[in-house]
Amino acid sequence: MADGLYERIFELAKRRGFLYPSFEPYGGAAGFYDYGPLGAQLKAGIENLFRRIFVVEEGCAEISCPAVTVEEVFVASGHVAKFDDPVVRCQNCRSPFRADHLIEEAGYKGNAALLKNEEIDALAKKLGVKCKNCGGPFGAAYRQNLMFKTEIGPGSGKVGYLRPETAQGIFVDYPYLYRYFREQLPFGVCQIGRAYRNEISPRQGVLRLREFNQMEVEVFIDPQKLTHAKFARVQGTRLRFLPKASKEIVEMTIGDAVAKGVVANEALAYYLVLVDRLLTQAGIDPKRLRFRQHEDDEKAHYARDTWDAEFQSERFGWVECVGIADRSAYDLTQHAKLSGTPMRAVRRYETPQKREVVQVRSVPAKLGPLFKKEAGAVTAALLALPADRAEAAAAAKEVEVIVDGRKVTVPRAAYDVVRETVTVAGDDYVPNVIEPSFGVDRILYAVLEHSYVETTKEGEAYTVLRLPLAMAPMQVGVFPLMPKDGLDAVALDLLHKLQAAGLRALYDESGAIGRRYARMDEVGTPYCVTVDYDSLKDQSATVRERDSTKQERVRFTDLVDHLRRRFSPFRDS
RNA sequence: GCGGCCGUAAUGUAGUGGCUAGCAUUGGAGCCUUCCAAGCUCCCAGCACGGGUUCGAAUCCCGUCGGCCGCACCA
Repeated sequence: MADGLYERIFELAKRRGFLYPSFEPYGGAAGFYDYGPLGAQLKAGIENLFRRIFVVEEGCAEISCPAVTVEEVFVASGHVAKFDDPVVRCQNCRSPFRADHLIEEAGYKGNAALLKNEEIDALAKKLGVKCKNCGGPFGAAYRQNLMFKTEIGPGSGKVGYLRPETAQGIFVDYPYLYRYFREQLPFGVCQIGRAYRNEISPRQGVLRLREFNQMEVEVFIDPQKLTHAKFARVQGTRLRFLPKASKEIVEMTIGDAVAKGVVANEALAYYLVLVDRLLTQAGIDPKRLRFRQHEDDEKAHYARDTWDAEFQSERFGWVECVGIADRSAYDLTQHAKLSGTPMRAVRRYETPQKREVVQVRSVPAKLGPLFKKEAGAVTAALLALPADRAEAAAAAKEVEVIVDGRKVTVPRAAYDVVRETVTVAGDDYVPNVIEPSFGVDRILYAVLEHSYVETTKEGEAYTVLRLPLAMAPMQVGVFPLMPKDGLDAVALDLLHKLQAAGLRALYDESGAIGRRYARMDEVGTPYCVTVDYDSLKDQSATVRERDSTKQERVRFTDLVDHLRRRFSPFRDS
């Protein structure tokens, strides 16, 4: 048997069909794993739990966007710049270094990552940067791209990237979603899907993958109303916090955490509670779960505040599996700016307000012949003039506007100054975003590790996967005590009834009965039904429970209901 | 990406240049067996990949891929 707990869990996962290294016959590739028959079901269980909480209970809208994404999206999001780290290598010992870090350490003020390669080379020379290992000279800087790049369309098609997070698809669809929710904030939109990062060095099994699974929620909210309608219901929930700059985990209610300023606001706090609920219902041990706040220098540039949900792993220590970020208005602002599509919401007044507006309007009959093709742009520039300049223009002989960076003089005859009273319903604003972002693969590993229990039975090592009912890949094992005397036929009939009732059930008649229980325990199957000789007389069977190994006699006619109501009603919804 | 260690069946392993690569568990077929990995018989299944050295390579050398650890990087 393998030495470490991690090795034993992984061995089980591989042997029993949870996880396989991808492409094994061809030698494999780091950072890719297949989900086997049981792993795929476990993953589905986690995803269904997410849907139950966020889509059903919270009313979030689930959407699904392409993984292949046009370049512009990630230019706007900052990923093209962010995932392109400049690297230099020592020409002597080949050690690679982050060039921007070297230059900033050597005294450069500013964000060196934004510099061009040539500028980095020049600065490295000027600042006398040498290899930290051996003191050797560096070669030319190059970019280490962490996004998978591809081409859209044949030949010299459009540049595309495989998305490094599913979030951007939601942001880009914001205008549609705003209308879908009938222009009422707050609303949440979520997406379950694959994301891709060409990691330099994937390690730690399924914890750091090049292709991985995310479940992300983007909650769009008015930054002036960072409260939550249902916060009162959850304020007594106790969570374990590790606030920034502190060394110790403190446990307190989420209500106290907000009152004491540990968590910035109710809205963010509410989602910490939902994350906690999902993780613990999935089977992560609450005692090995904490919420850690990012240090100020650790936060992404768009984030105002970030909390990570971390589980404790025997092998890897505290591992992040969910990030709950306050992304502020960053993403929508960027997409509005780069795409030209407004990404706004309206904060309505209680009663619409009347406002006096002064506008400069073109007189098309005069302005058209004067400016010809530019007339449209000039008209827009006139309209955009602020109130004071519009007032001044009324009495002047002409007015100057900037069109395409040039000054243009418009004679008085070509415009009118119009004063009118308009009714305004509210102010435009860019919504803020609170983002709980779940790493499915990491959660799945955490669930495996925290469910994995080793005991002894009759002096022999014995393994049980104590998965929550809602997570169990296989729900019921059905066995004849002996595969003969008609017991097998009865058991098969029960199997088919359970399957028809929507339960994932497995028939097994091989080996001794204890061996079959052991097989089911090892993959976390909560119940086993055994048909024995009495069954033929009394039309009932034994239902054996995984964790207690207790047995109960249940009549055939009650069996389906007996088992079905034990499984969470939402398991396959 | 760098350095160290490593790669034999689904899993855990034995095998230091020479027979059909051994063992255990698992899995399969069967016998037996009236509720927690019993026993017996038989069977399936392996030297990561590619080169090289050699009469001969699982074994030695090189490369690739993969794993673990450290460094670096990083949600």
